[in-house]
Amino acid sequence: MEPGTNKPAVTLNDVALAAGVSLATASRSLNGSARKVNETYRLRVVDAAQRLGYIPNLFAQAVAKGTTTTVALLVADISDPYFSTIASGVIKAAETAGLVVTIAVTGRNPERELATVRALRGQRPRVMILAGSRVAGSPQEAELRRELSAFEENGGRVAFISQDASPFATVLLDNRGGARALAESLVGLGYRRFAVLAGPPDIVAAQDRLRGFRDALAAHDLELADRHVIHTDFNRDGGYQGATELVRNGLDDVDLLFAVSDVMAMGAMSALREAGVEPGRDLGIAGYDDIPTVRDITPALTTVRIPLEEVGRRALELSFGVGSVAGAANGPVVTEVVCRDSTPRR
Amino acid sequence: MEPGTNKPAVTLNDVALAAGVSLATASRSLNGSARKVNETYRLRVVDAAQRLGYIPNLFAQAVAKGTTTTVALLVADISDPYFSTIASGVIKAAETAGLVVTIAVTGRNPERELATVRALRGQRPRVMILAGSRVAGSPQEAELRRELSAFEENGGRVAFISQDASPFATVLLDNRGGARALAESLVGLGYRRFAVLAGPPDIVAAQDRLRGFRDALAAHDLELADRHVIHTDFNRDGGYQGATELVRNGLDDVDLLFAVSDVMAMGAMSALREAGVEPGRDLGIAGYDDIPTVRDITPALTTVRIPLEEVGRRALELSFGVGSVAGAANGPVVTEVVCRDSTPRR
DNA sequence: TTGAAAGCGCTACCAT
DNA sequence: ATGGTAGCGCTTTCAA
Repeated sequence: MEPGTNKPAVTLNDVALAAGVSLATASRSLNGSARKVNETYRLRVVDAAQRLGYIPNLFAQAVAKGTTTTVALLVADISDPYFSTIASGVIKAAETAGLVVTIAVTGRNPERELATVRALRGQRPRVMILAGSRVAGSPQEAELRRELSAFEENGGRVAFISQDASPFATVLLDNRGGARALAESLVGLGYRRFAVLAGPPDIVAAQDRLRGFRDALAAHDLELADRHVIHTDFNRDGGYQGATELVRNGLDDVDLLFAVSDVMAMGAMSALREAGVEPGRDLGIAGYDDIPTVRDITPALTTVRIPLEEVGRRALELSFGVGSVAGAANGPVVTEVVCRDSTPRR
Repeated sequence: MEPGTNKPAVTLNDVALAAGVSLATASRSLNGSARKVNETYRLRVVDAAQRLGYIPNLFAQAVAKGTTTTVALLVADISDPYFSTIASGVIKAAETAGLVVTIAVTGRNPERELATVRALRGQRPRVMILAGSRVAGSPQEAELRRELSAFEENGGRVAFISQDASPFATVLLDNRGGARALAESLVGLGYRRFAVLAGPPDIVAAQDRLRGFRDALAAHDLELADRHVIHTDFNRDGGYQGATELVRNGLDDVDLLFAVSDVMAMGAMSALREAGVEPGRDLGIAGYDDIPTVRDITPALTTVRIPLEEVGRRALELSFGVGSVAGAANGPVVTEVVCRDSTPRR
């Protein structure tokens, strides 16, 4: 394309002119909902639009109508399978509803998240879906809630994918319960001595998974020594580093390693192998999320299944429904423990 | 939020009123580029905006300016690591440039792709980046090009991530060369009898990878029997099915399996294991793309590395630069063979 | 039913 | 430098 060649885009006006009708009639025949247009005219308009290659300007429509067809999705990291799978669910659901999805990444940084929400508000999306993990006690949290409330007061809708975000609609993920169930299963399989790659201390999802796990162990009079709880980043490299540290501290009194996310577990498995510890044989290992790849790794990973695509879809549906919590509106998100080869019976 | 409570959003007008200045001055102090506003006024405006919680309406700005800050990204499947990693690169680059990214999925369906491009044009994005694989000889291809050309004539920019898309700016992926190099390496490692999970027959990227692979083998007087070339879907399940079929046909005269994408390779590895064939030991296996997970699987996968995030970033940069091909504008995308444990020397 | 015209929120031009 | 004001492309009253 040579700069300067720019033909201005065809406008509705052009179409109206070509069809020999008024702007209003053209608008009604093309995009109007209440169809009260003479079929002859309508055909002429549609035909003209077709010929000229008219494409309605969504922004202009948005300005005129005061409403958009945009859904904004905030994720911590789109290249993380957890989020990309959720995103896939959101996008599919949005497309069937004729909505356009905008994705922004926050990198688990509350400051950045706040800034992003502000920027996104400029788009006047119909819905904002926040899928990133909450950071406990972040100073921006109050401000974020204020921003989101203001957004809702202006007619927007907010949906969280999270363990709780009281004032807002939420697709509830019972991280604590899931981790508890996982621990139960593992104890049932004969494991007794645990270590946890717990992720960052301030990420709520990670906290909850650790807590649930610990709760269930306590119920069996099993304890989790502090030196067996390692805090690292909530990603693959965090898992790798955590496992490395664990190995360095000595793994003799551990028979199962729980990583609070599958991607961490995958990093951990690599670290273990490099240290000569064979996952599944020398040490049981479990993750959380059930991202698509973990059934294909070796040994296949025991984990807690979250129906991620469904969660994405639900978040969108929820935001268009009543403002209640998912558990009430359309049944809880079912998480289930999936035992695979990484945790053979002992 | 109770419906009906909707306070209309704060507009620039409100801000101007509150600050006691004109609309024009308010606009200039908040968003104007050429700063020629009395500091006193400017401060008053900024302060008022702050107090009222004013957030500029991007759509209105877009309509008024006739230009947007949107980048549209089309991918076949956002939950595929290949695409989500590229998307990550695009988004990061876009955010530093103050652009908003919209993602649409095409599912490798040319019809859907065309419809999506049309719909996206309504957003008047500055740029459209097409990352989905081209489908050879699809009847919609001509129409798609026409649509994209029209888009460019109206001032938009198009960027492909592909092996060639002549009239449009392209981040060139040398699939054929990469596959050739891979085959060379494998021959160098001692492999002689090959099978290929070739993906769908009509996907250009898959075709090129097969062709390059075959070319290099031919140069060594090694042949690839038709019964050793299996066509299945370009995803994990395709790999699984293809490998299953291969096993059923008998694997005795094969010492290396090349899957034209990493996700296919991962599915294939699972299928092989279930059939009692241990990848890396009983059979070498190689993939293509170097998605993040393949270094963590066992055996770690030999593959052809594409710097996916960089590719995404480049696509965006390219679309803002001259309309040439990546190879010319900013150096070729460097792909390299990465040999790992899945292909031990024989 | 149709068309004229008044916005939607914002920018940019034009005088002042 | 500042403030009117005419658009941007579209929707939606309001008369006719």
